[in-house]
Amino acid sequence: MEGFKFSLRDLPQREILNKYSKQFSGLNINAVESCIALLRTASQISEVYDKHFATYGISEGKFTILMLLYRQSDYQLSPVSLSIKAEVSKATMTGLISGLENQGLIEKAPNPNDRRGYLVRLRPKGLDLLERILPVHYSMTAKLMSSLDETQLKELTSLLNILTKNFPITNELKEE
Amino acid sequence: MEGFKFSLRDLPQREILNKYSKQFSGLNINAVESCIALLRTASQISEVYDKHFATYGISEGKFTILMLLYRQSDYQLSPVSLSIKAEVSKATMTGLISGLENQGLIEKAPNPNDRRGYLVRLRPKGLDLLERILPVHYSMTAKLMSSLDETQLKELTSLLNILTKNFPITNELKEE
DNA sequence: TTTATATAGTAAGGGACCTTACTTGTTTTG
DNA sequence: CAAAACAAGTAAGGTCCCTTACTATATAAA
Repeated sequence: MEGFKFSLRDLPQREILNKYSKQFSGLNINAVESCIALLRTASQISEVYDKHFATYGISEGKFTILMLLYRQSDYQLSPVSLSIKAEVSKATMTGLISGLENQGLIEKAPNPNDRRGYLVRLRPKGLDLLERILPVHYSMTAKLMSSLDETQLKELTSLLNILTKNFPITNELKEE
Repeated sequence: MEGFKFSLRDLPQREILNKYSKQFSGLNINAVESCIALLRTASQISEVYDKHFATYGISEGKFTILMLLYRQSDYQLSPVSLSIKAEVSKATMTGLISGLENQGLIEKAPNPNDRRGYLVRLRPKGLDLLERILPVHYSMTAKLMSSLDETQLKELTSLLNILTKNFPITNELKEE
């Protein structure tokens, strides 16, 4: 799931880091500063998004589910596919689906291929909601990133992708 | 649950964005891609950190509190200062302090200047814990960021700081 | 100095996501 | 084709952080 919940904190500044770098031999000041900046920036973006979604009565998690359904040509997916794509547990999906169903945004349809499960289907009300949210969401994103020009945005994306590709956890999972 | 994270990463996000960009006029593809990469990267880092803290029986929030106390020359701060610096609500601080106290990592000392409140003080056990966590924490950070060289790290930090400086909400809050 | 207002901290309850331990079907395999 | 292994979904309970509404103390203003 693109949403996550660390909150913005008063993280150490360069002065303090200099002090600590003498004490902790493994400390790379530039690495720590990048990391702090990354977490802080993401947290701020996430907060802006959350507040926007909240005005429509949904969470970032629910938005993700609606988007995943929206991308399907038939607007439907199984709970387990949703949970994998959204990167939440199956149990969390149960809760999200239940909430979205109560709000009338999705419905459960029988799964013809597997009687254990069902398919989650976007309802017209859900589609409408999404198509009201998206224009604002995208223009908010453009505005949030507007202090970087196109070259800088590409540079940022590239640096982040290099990082992500190298994360240990990610690579462990790939082996499965 | 840590299932396959392929959907967001490996499948042609760009293709979908191209489609949407025709539908939503305010959509800037590079901005959205940067934003997604940012949120995903931060989320992965946060997950690695959380798991490390969990092995010591504390959360990211508790770690932050311990760090804030660690930075004080007398190892103590009031709950309300902590909540401001950690950017959590006062009520959340109550819970964090209560947990840390039960774990014997901090203690409550009377506040000589204000009989409404008290001071939170790092106990030796808390100090020890922190000094066991920090070397690993810093070397983990170095490793997470090791796919970027020093120049790239500085570039990343710089781009992120440009972004943050320009965030609307952040600036509103700063005025308070 | 009394009254109004602001601040420190807590309690209660909520939302989002997690893990563990099921139940119920489906697939594999011996 | 039965038995074992596996997969889909749910329930229960936990964690972390939130908001709202309160108590108690401190400070400013009339």
